[in-house]
Amino acid sequence: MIGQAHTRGTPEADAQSTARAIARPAGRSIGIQAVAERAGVSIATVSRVLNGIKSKANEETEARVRLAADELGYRPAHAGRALRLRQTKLVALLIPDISNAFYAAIAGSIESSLRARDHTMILCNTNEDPRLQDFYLEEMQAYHVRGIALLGAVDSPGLAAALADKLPIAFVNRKPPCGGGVFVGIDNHAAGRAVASHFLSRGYRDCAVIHGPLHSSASRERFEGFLSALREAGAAPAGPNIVSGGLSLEGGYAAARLLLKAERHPRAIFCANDLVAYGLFRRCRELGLAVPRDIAVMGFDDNPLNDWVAPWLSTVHIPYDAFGIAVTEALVRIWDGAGEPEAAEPLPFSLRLRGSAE
Amino acid sequence: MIGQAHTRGTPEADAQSTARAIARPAGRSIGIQAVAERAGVSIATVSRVLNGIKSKANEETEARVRLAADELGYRPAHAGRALRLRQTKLVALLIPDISNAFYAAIAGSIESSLRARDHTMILCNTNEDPRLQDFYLEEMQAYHVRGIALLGAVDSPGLAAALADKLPIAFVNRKPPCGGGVFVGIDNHAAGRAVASHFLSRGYRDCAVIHGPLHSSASRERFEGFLSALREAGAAPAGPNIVSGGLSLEGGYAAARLLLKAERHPRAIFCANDLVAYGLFRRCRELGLAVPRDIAVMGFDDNPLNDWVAPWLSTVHIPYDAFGIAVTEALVRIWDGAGEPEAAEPLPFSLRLRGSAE
DNA sequence: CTGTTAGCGCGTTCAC
DNA sequence: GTGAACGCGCTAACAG
Repeated sequence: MIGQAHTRGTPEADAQSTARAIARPAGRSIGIQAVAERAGVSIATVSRVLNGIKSKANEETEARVRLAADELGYRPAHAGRALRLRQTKLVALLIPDISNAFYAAIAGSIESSLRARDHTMILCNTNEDPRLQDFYLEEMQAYHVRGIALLGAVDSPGLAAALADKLPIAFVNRKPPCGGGVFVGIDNHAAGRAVASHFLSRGYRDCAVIHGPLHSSASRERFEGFLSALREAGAAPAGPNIVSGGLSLEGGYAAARLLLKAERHPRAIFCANDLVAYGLFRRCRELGLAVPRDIAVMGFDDNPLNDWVAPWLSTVHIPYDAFGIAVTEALVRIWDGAGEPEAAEPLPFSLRLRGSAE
Repeated sequence: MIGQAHTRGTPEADAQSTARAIARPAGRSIGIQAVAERAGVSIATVSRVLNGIKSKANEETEARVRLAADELGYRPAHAGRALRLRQTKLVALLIPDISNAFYAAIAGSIESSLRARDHTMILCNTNEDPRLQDFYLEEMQAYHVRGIALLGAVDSPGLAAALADKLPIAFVNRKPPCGGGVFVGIDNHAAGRAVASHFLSRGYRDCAVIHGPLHSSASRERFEGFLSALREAGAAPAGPNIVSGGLSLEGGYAAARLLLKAERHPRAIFCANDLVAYGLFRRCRELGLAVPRDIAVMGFDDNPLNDWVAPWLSTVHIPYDAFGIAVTEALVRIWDGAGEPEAAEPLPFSLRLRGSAE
């Protein structure tokens, strides 16, 4: 039989598919062999046809193969191909926190655009932890993933190593702390400047900012852009009007406690993201400050729920759908491309002004 | 965790191996062979040790193997094992829409609890599309995933087939439309009843409901539970007070347009989920109705943002973290277990009452 | 243009 | 207790 045997395999004999030795977890799946038999060709031909190797395959043969594969509902076992090619159609998305609507929206966008190109996404929550990020970076290699989308990268030894190994990595929203790599995202510096311009155009010269973690290029650049534009207009915020609030609801709330005093408060506040703005808003409610009447607030990311639950929040709108496409294209460029892929155009952003409520 | 070793080139006679034929995509990875050589044993021994096959392996040998693997930063190529075992450590999560905070939170929970058990999650957006669901069901088999968590299952031919094939599937939040299977979620019927009881206890007898799609067991059961409790109290809603609103913001808004008329409106409304409640709320704002003063609103799911942006919304709180653990345990039970795993305890829910604002 | 063949890296019977 | 050899399903050389 087949299971163990030094029996010089006579191909014809086992062609009849004697019982397989290994117990199958669930229902026998049809392999390339079955298709070959049904089409009356060799497995090599099946492989070629199905992989679109155009050696001017006989049309009639090709049709027979496709038909057989179709009738059998054949699906190549990825494990075989992965072993042979050291490559899968898997793309890993490393993400800080899937519960964050901003990240979730990007994840969804990436997933669907990957799917359109016949790839499958593995989702890994890094929690912004360098050790976890490194773990996944290695683990994903062990899975022979074809590429990695790194959302919210943090600095880590493994990241530097991966970069040096020239792994196909697309850095999403946040540039690699150690430099290099392919970046997909908006021009955060310009976005920061745009917010400043908007505030100034409204006549708000007493501005404040609750910035995110400055090790994040996204947070840092929008912060710097905002400050530089304000400075150029001679409206640089006073020291106490610059506070750090992380990227969380709680951080925004805590920052607001520092920023908003009973007697005096800034006229306009730029928040690191929408969550921070929500936190700030809660404090405003507690103090009886109306937004945007008493205080103008600008968030970042434009949470899809804003129109419904935060009609008071102006924010920087991010083209979520564009992220997926851009990430996929960046990876494709790395796969196809020679050596160093040139940086792609940054994604567009826009200011979404709201103020209908309160 | 295994220490990283960027140690390239172990000088040991690599010359033994004739030049490899296939070009490696990126940096040669150390295989089981390398570990075996370094430990001075055969690959079989390495495999046994690392897989914990207790054939009373010589402790000293075992230690040598572990050390070698560690020093080399060895990571088994999953492809090899997948091919041999027809099994990976991948678990697929099929999810209707990752952008939905409710689903996203559950996804995060599942990912981390899977990770704790050394498994990796593949995320697939089904978009509630039966065809897409079937596609993924098959595709995931082609990847030899070890299990599938099916969130928001819809009826489809492939699902029935998968169930018949006894694939390891855990149905999350929504029971399989065709029956059978292992379910992880709360007791939606009881939750619906609890909402009704709450309304009644507040003295609201003029109630309405905006229910979700009734083909979903979750939506249907909470709807039925709500109605039955109301009926028993002799407070069954009038026909016009029962409307369908899907599970979306827009659906909630549209339903609210039907439900809320200038002259007259119900005193309390039970919404299919929080999104629907947000949609309803927008309409309330437009009509100048205060929540909960003029109208009591009960959502479902308890979106994590509620405390911050919807302090007016009472809702049914779901134990997100518990989902991941329960799903993982359900799968483990299927993997380990014999035949039919008995149904697990439903997850707990609770009413979260809010009404601080407006 | 198609068939034959040799592994990809691993887990696993069999001899020893 | 350990090693040698086979094959999982597939792709890519190489014959024919």
